[in-house]
Amino acid sequence: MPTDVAPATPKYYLLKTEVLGLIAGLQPGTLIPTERALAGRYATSRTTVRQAISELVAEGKLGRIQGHGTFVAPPKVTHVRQLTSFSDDARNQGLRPDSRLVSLDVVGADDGVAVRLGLEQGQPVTRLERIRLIEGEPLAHEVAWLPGRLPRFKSHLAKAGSLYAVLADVYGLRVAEVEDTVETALAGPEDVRLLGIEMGAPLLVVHRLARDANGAPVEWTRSAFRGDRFRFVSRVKSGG
Amino acid sequence: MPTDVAPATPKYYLLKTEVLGLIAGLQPGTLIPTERALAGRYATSRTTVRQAISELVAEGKLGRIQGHGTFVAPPKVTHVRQLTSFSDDARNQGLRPDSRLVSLDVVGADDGVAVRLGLEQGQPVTRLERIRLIEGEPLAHEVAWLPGRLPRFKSHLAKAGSLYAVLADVYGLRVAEVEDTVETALAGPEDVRLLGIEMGAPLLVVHRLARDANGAPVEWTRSAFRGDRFRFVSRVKSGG
DNA sequence: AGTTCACATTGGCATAGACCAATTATGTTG
DNA sequence: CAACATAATTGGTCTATGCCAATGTGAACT
Repeated sequence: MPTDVAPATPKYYLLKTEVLGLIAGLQPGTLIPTERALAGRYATSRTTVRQAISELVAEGKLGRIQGHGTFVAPPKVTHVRQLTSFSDDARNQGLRPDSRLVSLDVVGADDGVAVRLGLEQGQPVTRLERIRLIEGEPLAHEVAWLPGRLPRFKSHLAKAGSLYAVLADVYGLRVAEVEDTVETALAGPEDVRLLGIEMGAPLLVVHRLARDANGAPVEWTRSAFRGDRFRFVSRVKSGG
Repeated sequence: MPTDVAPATPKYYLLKTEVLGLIAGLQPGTLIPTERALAGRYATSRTTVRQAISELVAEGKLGRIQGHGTFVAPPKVTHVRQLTSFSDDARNQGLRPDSRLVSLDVVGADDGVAVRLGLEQGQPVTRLERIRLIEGEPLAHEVAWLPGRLPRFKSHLAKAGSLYAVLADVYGLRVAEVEDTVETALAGPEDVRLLGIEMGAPLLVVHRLARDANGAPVEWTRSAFRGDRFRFVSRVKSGG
């Protein structure tokens, strides 16, 4: 009797492969059969069909809308993130970036923010919360904390659009060095609301600490990118 | 009647919060109640309990072993990734890296590999497949393609351990520039087998193209890191 | 023609239960 | 006491089913 056989592949995974075959070559937006239809065709339960489709949605290969149907998703957006800003990065790729201001306040730094920005807890920081869009589609939820108060910040930002441009041109703050931390997370209710994604969808959460030429913190940001639509690129050259 | 009420939070998400409360402050490795016990305690079905726990596992907060139980997971490992190799990166943080050779062959370049390395399809490339471990724990599955044949490569690699060290010291290939692409993916059967993770677990998939000082490709690598145990850091300074 | 409203369709959430697979505990046997 | 067979425990997969929520359709009514 065989003892070292590979563990049986789950049925939902086989079904996943089937569906991948179904959608190969189809145009983004094309509707695929309904869950109930697939369950019938492949002689399985809707639960199993949903598990297969849920993973394909998480991988960015399918999308779905309640009451409407499940469809082939558009390809991922690649995003270069170096010393530049979101808007500059996007424009460099010929994409139309946009930004929706959610809130802008001066608040007291909490523990985590104070540590990153080298402040005492409670000192004033500017908190900027935005939704980032590419080609009109919400792609990331971003909260940035900047040390101190920035006079007339809101109007400057509205005019320039790019945070880094405003910091450099208006306030003389130039980013010379950044440290990005990338990890995975799963979408909770707030992410669902702000980004229009599914509960439990995978996110790429990026924390960025930007410093000026003297090493002084300029910006501490948490960005939650849709993992199904986004790809992060970083280029590094050796000093020379 | 209210029309703009927030959509009801799913029960499994509430349960997730409950379980997070349960494990707050517990030591890694501590067993939590069984799925059947939780279903009873919170008056819900095992299906719902499993959905909640599955997300906590995906987030790296819990782990589970069939036949044993579900337990509090150890914290994520932060991994700095610069121009250096996996082993150097890890050692710089005081972590004990290790590497398990899966296979090493000279093969004909397929389409994707040929494009990245600037070769014709079918030209010989060295294919190196390894499992990367930190503190004895499998953390990543890595496949590297290097242009051409590398004489006595296997023994050199076994001696030095670090790929980049061998390339530099033995073959005079020095990496001067890398481009990393990071995206999310879900674990399939092979990832499950090689990394000992769950089906559908989130992965951080990194593609790296490394070039020498002349811009010639030196290495094309696909690495699949466990998203539940791993955090990726990249530092960038402006050319000074 | 335009509006409204009921209904069908489709995905979202949850239940209850069954069986399998891996592990651990238990008890029996040599 | 050790080794082995057996049973109980626990997570892994799957089925069948019900109801809810969002969307789309079409008939009925102005």
